[in-house]
Amino acid sequence: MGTRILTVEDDERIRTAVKLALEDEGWEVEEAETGEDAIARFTRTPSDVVLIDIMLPGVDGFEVCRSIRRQSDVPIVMVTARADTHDVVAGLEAGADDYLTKPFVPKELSARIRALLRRARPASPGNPRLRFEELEIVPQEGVVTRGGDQIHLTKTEFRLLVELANNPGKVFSREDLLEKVWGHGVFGDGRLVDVHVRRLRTKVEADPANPRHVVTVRGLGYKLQP
Amino acid sequence: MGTRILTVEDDERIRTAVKLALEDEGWEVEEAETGEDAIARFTRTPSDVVLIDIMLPGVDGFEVCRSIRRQSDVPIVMVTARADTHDVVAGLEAGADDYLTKPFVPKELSARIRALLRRARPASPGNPRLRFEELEIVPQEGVVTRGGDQIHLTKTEFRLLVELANNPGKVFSREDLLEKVWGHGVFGDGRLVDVHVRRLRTKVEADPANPRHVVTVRGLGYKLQP
DNA sequence: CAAGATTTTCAACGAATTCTCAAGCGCCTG
DNA sequence: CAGGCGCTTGAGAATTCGTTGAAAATCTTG
Repeated sequence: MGTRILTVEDDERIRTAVKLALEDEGWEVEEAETGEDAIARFTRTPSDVVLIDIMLPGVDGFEVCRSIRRQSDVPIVMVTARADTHDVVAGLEAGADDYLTKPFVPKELSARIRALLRRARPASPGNPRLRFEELEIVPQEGVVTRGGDQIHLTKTEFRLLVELANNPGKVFSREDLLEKVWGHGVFGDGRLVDVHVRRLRTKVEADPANPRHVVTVRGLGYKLQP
Repeated sequence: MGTRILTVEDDERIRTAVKLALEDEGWEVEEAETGEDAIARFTRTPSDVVLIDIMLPGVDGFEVCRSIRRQSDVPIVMVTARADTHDVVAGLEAGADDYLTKPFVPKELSARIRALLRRARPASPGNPRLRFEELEIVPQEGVVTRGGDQIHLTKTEFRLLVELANNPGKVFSREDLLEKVWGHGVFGDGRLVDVHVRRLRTKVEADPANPRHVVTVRGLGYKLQP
């Protein structure tokens, strides 16, 4: 359910610094080193915000921006060392929503991203309803229904389900889930995830002993059957 | 009908320079010299974009921003001579969408405004009359009726209800509500929202202990049942 | 300025939820 | 086919979360 941010930056030091700052805000960060990589990643699984450095090897930031803008309304922030006004204008004309010049303070980056999210969220086209046969999930409303009847999930159960549902079929290890659902900084107690998966099943599955949606992949983790 | 921009700036030279630059883009410009003036003008006839200088005599730019944001979703750009990151963050937290530091090039200002307009939410058409069973809300008139009888809500209670009613079914976290209803700059955040939700319930619900409209989603926040 | 209305803070209670622990069960492997 | 490893299950303890009443602080109004 978290906010996902894609950062495109070839300088590794800056990349990790930015990543840490953004994760501090509770956002998930995905990294790309080249323009091609960024476009590919975004096409595969769109993020909620994109952060683009202009100077990249190969396809440059402007092109990445245009390419992503062509397929989505996602908020885009451009970053560069060049403080040239011409660049700023070019970036915004390419479809970016904001433009930052290095060096910048992480706090400001976070604040600007938050401002963009505040505006983008409600405008987000159609709430992505997730359906799996008789199961329906409406993340925005915190609602899950089975065969039309609403079922009550606790916060953790809900987050767990949404996380799995965001990538149907993908197997999540316990570590993955701990990280995504509980956030970083949880020392892994072995059976924590298991217990919650179980409680999720008793609510979501018709026959919890023979789950049809939340299935376990022995030795690897859990996944949601598409 | 063109795009109208309200600029708030006490330095006359800058004001006219900005005005010329914006009119060059084909936008209509309305000027205000003080914060009070700006708020009054905006309240009378809302513009499509607001440009606010932070350092103003009397009510400062942050306050103007919060005040306008409280009554509208209009795109807001803050401008200042101070390049202090702290200010930028404060501005964005106050509800601004972008932040420029002087000196800036008119071209950049125009480009940023254009970017904001591109994303601006289409104004809600006409009267979105809000009805929820026996509850009726008329935002423009500040009136709420239950079963035909008008009920009295305080300002805060009313804003809270309208905010929830604008997205029926959507869950609002306490942070969401604090931001939207109170505007930023709220420090002590204890159970503030809870208390107001409670008072709202005692007035709006037949049985406040078993609310049918303003329901709480444990662990997530509150929502208005559609 | 004072009374009244409204907003905000505070603390305590009860209930819902999360987490831990330990035993049980079944599948895979040797 | 026996043992181990990994997953499931149940129940109890600890924690978090929301509700509530009342009082303090602030704002409005006459």
